[in-house]
Amino acid sequence: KSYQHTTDFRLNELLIQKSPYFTATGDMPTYQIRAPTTALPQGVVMQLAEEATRKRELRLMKTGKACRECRRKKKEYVKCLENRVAVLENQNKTLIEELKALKDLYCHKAE
DNA sequence: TGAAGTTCTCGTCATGATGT
DNA sequence: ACATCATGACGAGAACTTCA
Repeated sequence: KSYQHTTDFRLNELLIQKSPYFTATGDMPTYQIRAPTTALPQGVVMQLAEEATRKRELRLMKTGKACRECRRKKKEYVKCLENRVAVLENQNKTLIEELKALKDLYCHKAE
């Protein structure tokens, strides 16, 4: 199922963004109603647009929050992997040294 | 020192997965 | 069937680096 079949998409279709960026004064983006092509009464169109705007803002807020959380988890995961790499590198180093020592010991015994 | 290039951060969109 | 969530992809702007 594609995004274009969702309710959100259909509601968004009612809107066009006046400015893609937040206004200099406030934090809210501004929208306007797409030129009405249907025979719907103006009041209904307004209501639909308000509903669409509200839903859109809510969805964007939720997505933004989810995204921040997702990035935080990803960072944490990467940090864990990096720690693990460091631990394994240390272990590897220790084992190499141990092997070297055992080899030396073995050589001296053989003499 | 400032223009150009690079990296980082954030918001948004699109989509698959999962829940109801 | 539809809603919701998690996350990859993308673009824009900020912050940082490099170099003439």
